Amino acid sequence: MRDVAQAAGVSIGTVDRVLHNRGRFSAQTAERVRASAKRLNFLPNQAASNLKRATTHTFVAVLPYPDQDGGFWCQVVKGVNRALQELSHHYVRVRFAHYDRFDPESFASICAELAHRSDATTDRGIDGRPPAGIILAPTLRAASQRLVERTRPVPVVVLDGELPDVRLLCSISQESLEGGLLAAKLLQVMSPGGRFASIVVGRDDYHLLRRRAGFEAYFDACGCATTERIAVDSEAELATAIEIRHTQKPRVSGFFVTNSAAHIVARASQAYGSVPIVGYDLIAENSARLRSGELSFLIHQQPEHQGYRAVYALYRHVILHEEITPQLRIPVDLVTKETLQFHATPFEFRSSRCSFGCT
Amino acid sequence: MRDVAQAAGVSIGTVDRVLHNRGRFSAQTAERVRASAKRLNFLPNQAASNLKRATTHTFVAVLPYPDQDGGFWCQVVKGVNRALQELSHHYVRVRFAHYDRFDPESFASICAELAHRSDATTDRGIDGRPPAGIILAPTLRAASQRLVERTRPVPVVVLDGELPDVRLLCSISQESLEGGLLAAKLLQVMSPGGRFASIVVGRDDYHLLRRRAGFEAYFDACGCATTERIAVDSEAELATAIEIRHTQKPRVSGFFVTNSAAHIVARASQAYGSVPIVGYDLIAENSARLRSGELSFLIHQQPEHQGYRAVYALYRHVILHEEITPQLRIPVDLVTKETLQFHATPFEFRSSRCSFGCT
DNA sequence: TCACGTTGCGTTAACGTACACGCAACGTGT
DNA sequence: ACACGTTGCGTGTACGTTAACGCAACGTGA
Repeated sequence: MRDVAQAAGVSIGTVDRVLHNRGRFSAQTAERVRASAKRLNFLPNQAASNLKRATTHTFVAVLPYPDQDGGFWCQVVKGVNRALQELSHHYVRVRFAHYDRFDPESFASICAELAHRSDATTDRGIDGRPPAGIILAPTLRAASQRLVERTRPVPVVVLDGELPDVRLLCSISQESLEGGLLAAKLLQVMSPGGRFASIVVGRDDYHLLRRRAGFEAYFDACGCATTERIAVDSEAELATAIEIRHTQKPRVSGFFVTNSAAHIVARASQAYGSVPIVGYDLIAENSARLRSGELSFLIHQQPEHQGYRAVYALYRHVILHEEITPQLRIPVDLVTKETLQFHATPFEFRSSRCSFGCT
Repeated sequence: MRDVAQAAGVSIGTVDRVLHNRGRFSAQTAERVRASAKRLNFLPNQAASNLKRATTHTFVAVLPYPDQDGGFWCQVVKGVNRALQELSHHYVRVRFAHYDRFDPESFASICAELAHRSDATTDRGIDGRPPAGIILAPTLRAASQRLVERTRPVPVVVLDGELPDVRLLCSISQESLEGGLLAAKLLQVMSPGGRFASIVVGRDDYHLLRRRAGFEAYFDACGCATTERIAVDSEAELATAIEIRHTQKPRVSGFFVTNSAAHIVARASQAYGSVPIVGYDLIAENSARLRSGELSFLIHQQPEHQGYRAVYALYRHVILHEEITPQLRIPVDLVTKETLQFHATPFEFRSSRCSFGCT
């Protein structure tokens, strides 16, 4: 900064004001300063910057309860915490705001609080400030979208899902199409030809629909099998749906479960003999069914890594002012019975649920 | 530090000397200081620490020429550079020392220079210092091992390989067994039963042998097929080997290529009709054969990510003094013809080869 | 006894940035 | 003409470390 100041013929205080747009400088000095900064290739020293500023930025992680989806979110939380530990000296904090993914109300109340905080007109001291960034699992799509809109311009990182209609800082997830294509190929290879079904237990969302789309695109391209979609809400419903597919002609050749419910499908399908099943997520129940051979392949979304990267994306944007790649592709990590041993997954649920403000 | 000093009844200078073991303090003050530091849960502020110290640490990356192995190492270099960019204010530099992986001499000369630098008796100014850390691709195993021993105690991170007999800071690679097991399962599923061969073109090393071992372990466990090992040095040799496997009875049911030579195997096998081939590494030639359908699956080792993580591992150890997990598992990223589109792999070779000291 | 090295500690100046403060110079309204 | 606000800029302190320096007190050998 001293060099820039010298080159522009001003003091370092002026340089600071110009580069931070804090007013109290003339247009032509600003230009001179910016020109010398660019010419000297000036990059602020983040160490010094952090050291002096020492204001802690608080991010909010809006996620389902850690024990939902078989502990999937617990792994995300672990990744977040690992990132926080690494950033312990960089003035970053995260508040977890967990909601019940089957209770829109619980999500709404978090949204209300966040939107309220982001409302600039109500300024009420140190804890009423809007968060510096949001990590969001958009399981409830419409509400998530509204949240992003209402808290603007707070940067939002979306985890394990997509929100194509709003401006996000970054969305971190696997390519849904990729997963669907891979699942299709695996099933086709395991029992060539015939008839496959993609299943969702619960509600389809954008992400899951794209997985189905990838799945179907594969068979559309090769023309070697037919597919159909199954969507059920309850296990009873699922049982009937599975039974039909096993007893009709031609019999079903395999299932692709687009969410983490593969273990439920495996259980429902058990009685009718073995057909290949490909599913998502290395949650405890799925691991068990994989080990027993009832599931053939699981696509691991590396939730721990996702949480980790989410914190870093916000950190880099908010504190380091770096450019963020708007899409972060998580590699498809394919797991089989045999390779399960290389995935250390000690699930540590916290049975005590906590709401906004817990650490 | 001020608090620790106050608690121990000394000045911050003394605290600094004790915590850095720089002498000039008595045993009992040391104990008092350490006790208060622990009690107050003192963690040095790395931002301030870096800011003040401002001594640049230089790591050396000992890798094959970027264009070898079909550009595999070029991707590693890219990851290293990405990490460096992120760490631009953290006083980290990397010098690339590329060797010819088919010329032990070129590796030896790098080793000689590194060992010489590490020799504490010869002190010759700022450029004669030993490197602060080494990133090493151990394609030449025995020589690599000697290098690690001779440069001790310089921390070494090993990339895409293992060196089980020496002390490393960290080894970053995929689980070789995992890859072999997965490849076996995929082949078995694609053409059940029969006879499979694992192939290496070039020399087997520890890593490749373990991939073969994983491959064979799968079939040993299920008893559903036989395997054999093929090791060839030239393409001519490979052609003969492939021809034999296609004409003998029972005919070969599939190939597992344990290194990036899958495209060569595909070419040699082309004339005899299609059998499934599973290989490693998303290099340009392999991508082309995958696209054309001659290769079924490729296991992507994410070399860019490996390079990136290697720099960070050294940074965390050398500058931040953090504990490093000695093994970093790179997820198996499985690629098919259909999912190739999601892997952006613009290969940018630098045709001009550079030796020690190039950036 | 004096010179001199060693031990144990306190003091202090940076490192590069952020931000409060101060101070002219220049309107603007009465 | 005077008070007062605004604009444009320089100055200086502090952030938490590091590391050089200084200075007593205490040996130690001649």
